[in-house]
Amino acid sequence: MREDDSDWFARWEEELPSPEELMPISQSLISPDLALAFDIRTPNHGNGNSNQPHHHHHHQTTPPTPSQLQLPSSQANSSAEFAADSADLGSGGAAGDEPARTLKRPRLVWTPQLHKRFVDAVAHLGIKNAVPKTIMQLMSVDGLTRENVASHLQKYRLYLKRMQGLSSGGGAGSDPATDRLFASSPVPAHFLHPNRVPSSDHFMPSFVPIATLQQQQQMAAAAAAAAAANPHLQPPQFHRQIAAAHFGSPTNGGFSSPTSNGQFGSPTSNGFGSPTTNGKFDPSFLAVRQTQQQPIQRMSTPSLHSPVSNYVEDLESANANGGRTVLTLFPTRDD
DNA sequence: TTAGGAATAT
DNA sequence: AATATTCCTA
Repeated sequence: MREDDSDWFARWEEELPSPEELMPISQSLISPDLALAFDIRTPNHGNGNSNQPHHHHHHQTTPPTPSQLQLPSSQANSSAEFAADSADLGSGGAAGDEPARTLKRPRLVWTPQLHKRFVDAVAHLGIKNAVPKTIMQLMSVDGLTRENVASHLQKYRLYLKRMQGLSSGGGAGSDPATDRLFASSPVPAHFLHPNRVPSSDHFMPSFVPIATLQQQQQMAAAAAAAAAANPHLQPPQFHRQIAAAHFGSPTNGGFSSPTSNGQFGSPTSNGFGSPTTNGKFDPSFLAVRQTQQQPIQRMSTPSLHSPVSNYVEDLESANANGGRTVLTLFPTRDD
């Protein structure tokens, strides 16, 4: 019953998106905006990458999606819109070359998987330390911002509150589709009891004494704690795109790649929410990599090099022992 | 100055 | 409804 802790990691891994789920959007990785921004030919370039393996769901309504996937209105025309903007903003020179600044990232969609990670993070951090930043760090999802988490956290708290109220009253709790997401992940018992510390935390003392430590170190600590907890719980088998990653990567290899991550997206409904409806984005395949470094400024000026080369860089298998498995995906752009 | 959190806005 | 953004506070 309480094995949820020991199994945590294992389960977590299980939850990780399968390669198939990650592949489908290879080209879409480059948002129109980015494409434009970097002056690279639109991804829809003859690449018949119809990599939508298992969709086995009655949702074949999906239109032929001619070239690129349908982006949210805001994004869809963003190309054009953006062009206009760029021209406006100025730079007076190369038309459509400096738009990076007006780029907005797509709305994050909290898929059950993502939410799971969120809950896990919160659960293992403890209510006290479960603040947006730390949660975000623990989740280590590439592209996830503190704001994303903060927003979600706010809502989650509301949900918890409501749960508590209902728990004693009785009732019905299933009407609102609202709760569907939250319901997808079991709410750790102690979430409802803001008083006592989860007994399951026995092995995690002051888990992540987060302070002035670097994020990486925090995570390392977290990982260490987890590892210490179940030393034997080594990654079973990587039947997924899971790679043992270096957690204690000292100085980050230093990735100069811009944190451009407008690559959410893909009308693939994970059997969840209204997918293609709004053309939202589905980060179910968010790249999970080491915590992004802060120092990395938003790309102010695309250094035009390998703008959007590939984000797949993390498949570094470190030792299978002290390392934590971090997955990463993002198909390499088969250019 | 950075964050967290509630209040708003989209 | 679900996220994002703003605003205020610590």
